[in-house]
Amino acid sequence: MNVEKIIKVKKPLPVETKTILHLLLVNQRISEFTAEALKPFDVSTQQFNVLRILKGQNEKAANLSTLNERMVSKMSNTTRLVDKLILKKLVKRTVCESNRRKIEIFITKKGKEELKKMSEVILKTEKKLLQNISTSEMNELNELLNRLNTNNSEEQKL
Amino acid sequence: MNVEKIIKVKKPLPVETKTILHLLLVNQRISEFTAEALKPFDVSTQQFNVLRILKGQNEKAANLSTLNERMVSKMSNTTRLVDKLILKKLVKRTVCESNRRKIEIFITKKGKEELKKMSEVILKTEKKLLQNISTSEMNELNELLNRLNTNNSEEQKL
DNA sequence: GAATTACATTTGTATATACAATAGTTGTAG
DNA sequence: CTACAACTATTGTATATACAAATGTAATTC
Repeated sequence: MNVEKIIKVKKPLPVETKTILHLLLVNQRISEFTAEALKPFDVSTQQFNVLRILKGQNEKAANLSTLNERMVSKMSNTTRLVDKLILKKLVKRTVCESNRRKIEIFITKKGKEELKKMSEVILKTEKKLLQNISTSEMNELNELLNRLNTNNSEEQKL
Repeated sequence: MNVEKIIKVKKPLPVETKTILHLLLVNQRISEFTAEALKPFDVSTQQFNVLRILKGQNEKAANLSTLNERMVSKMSNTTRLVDKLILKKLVKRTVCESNRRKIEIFITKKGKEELKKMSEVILKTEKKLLQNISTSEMNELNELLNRLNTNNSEEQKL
C-alpha cells in the first residue's frame, strides 16, 4: 500500500507528509488487528490497556489519576472504562481511606486470568503485524519512534 | 517518554510489544497536534482528509466509495462527514446522472481556499512532529513503515 | 417484464471519545 | 471554625465511530 496511491496526487508529497501518513496507516492497521484479536474477550483495546497497567502494579492499587497518566485516553473516559470493567468483574473499585477523594482500583483474580489469555493473543497479533521486519529493524524503528515521542521542545509553539 | 516507564513492568517488554506501543504513542501525538492545528479552521482531521482527497481529484468528481477507499474511516461515516463539509460550504454533492445510485462530490472554491491554508499549517505541524529526525532517517522510517503496511500474507489467519 | 440479486449510499443504534460543568473531599488563610 | 481554593472523580453533552439494517437504483435471470 503506497501512500501516493491513496491520496493520488500528481506531485510527490513532501517527505514529512508521507511519513505522517505512513504512521497513520500503520496505526489504523494496528487498531483493526488489535480490536479483532480482543473481540472474543469482549473488551476494547483501552480496557485491555487498563488491565495491563493494573497488572503492572503488582497487587498495589492504582487510583484513577495514575491510570490516566499511563493511558492515552482522557480522564472522563477512564471513569467509564473502569465502570465497564467492573461490570465484567475484571476489576474492583474502592474509596481510598486516607484520602476519600481518591479511588483505588484493583485487578481481580478473574481479571488476571483473562488478561493472561488476552496477552498471549495480543502478542501473536503484534508478531503478525511486525512479521515483515526483522528484530534489528524493530530496534532501529524503536529508536526512531522514541525520538519522535520525545518532546525536546514542547514549549516552542508553532 | 519511555514505554517501559508508561506500563511500568518489571520484566522488559517483548520487542514487538514495545514497538507497537511506540507506534501507538507516536500516533497519539500526531492526532493531538493535528487536531490542534486544524482547530482554527473548525474541521476535523477526517474532514481535512476528505478535502485533500477531493483536491487530489483535480476537478474530477469523487463518489463516496472512492472517498471511502482512500480514507481510513468506514463508509457510514463518510456520508455524515460529507454532510458536515456541505454545511460549511467546502464541498458540493450531486447525484450522478449516468448511475443514480452514485453520488458525486466536488470540492468548492471556498473549499480549495481553506484547504490551502490548512495544508500550510498541517505541513508546519508535520515538520514539528518530525523535527527530531533527519530526512534520511525519515526515508529509512518510511521504508520500514511501508513494509508494515504491506499485507504480504493477508490470508494467513492468526 | 416481473422477480431477484447486487450495488451505492444512508440511517439507526450502540458505544466511544472530547470537553466543560459539577460534586464531593481536603487543605489553608484569616 | 468558616470561607475559599485546590484536588479527584463523575456526569452531561456534543460529536465521532463501528456495525447492521434499510433505502433506492441498476443489472440479471427466468
